[in-house]
Amino acid sequence: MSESGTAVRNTRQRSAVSALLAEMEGFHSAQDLHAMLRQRGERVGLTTVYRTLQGLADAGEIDVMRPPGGEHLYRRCSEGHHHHLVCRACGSTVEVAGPAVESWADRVAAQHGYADVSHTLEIFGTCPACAR
Amino acid sequence: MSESGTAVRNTRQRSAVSALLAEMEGFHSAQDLHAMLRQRGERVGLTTVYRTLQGLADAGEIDVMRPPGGEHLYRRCSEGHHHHLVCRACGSTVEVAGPAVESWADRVAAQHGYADVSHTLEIFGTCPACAR
DNA sequence: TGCGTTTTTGACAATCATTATCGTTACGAC
DNA sequence: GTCGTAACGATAATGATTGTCAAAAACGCA
Repeated sequence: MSESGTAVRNTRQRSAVSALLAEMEGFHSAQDLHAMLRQRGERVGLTTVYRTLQGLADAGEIDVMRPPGGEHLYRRCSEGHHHHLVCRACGSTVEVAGPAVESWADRVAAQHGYADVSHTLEIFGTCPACAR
Repeated sequence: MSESGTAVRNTRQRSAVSALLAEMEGFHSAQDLHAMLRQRGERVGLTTVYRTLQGLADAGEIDVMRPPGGEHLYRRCSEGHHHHLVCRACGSTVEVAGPAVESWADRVAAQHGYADVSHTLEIFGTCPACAR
């Protein structure tokens, strides 16, 4: 334990996962990403994909969503904190920023004496294309 | 489609689950609830507990939370829409209402043309007792 | 540049909550 | 009381995620 600087090594597999995420647009499950990597000819183990995604998520470089359905979805996100508006039908997502919500959440937590606050927010709906 | 009235039958098991939820305070997993029912001497199958909880959740009578950890937690909630402030350490929860958030979410969704909007919001933090 | 140390990898098995199956049971109406 | 139908429940199946541990690769340093 204790931080000993950057103990992260640069491996081909990690680069492959990062590169793939950099190109993908929407959310994808770990297993999806693994399948895509294999299609590309990149030899990466499923375990490694999970580990890498977790690492990236911990580092804040990607975002994790847990839709009702049980599968974790990962996505490379723009910097900073934001949330997602997700279409129930087609799964397309829109990034939305809500500064007011951020401060509201912090304020509410502080009122109750909670520290080290974070939050998750997802908005679900039917997008215009699917509503027709 | 179309509503065909209440096709729900009144069974002893359903009552047992409802009654248990009415007494419990915090969040509990389906398996927890099942174990408690058995302790009480109520003979209810695990499958039925899951089914009943899903039904209640669909009807909006209870709330479902999906904490990072993979287990669904169910709780009887006050009427209306609200969110939860959850302690990472001890799991204690506080119900919080955020009318501003509700309208913000609806507004954002409407701006993007999304219909039939719902959302989920959880705030995580460390409660005063656990922060020490 | 070569070597040793340490992280990382990856195949496989284990875990575990949830869901499907399907014969049986019991509710509710007549 | 009887019938039709929905609910029940034991068990098996599913499937994503995590643990394990020996082998391979990367990084730092001489």
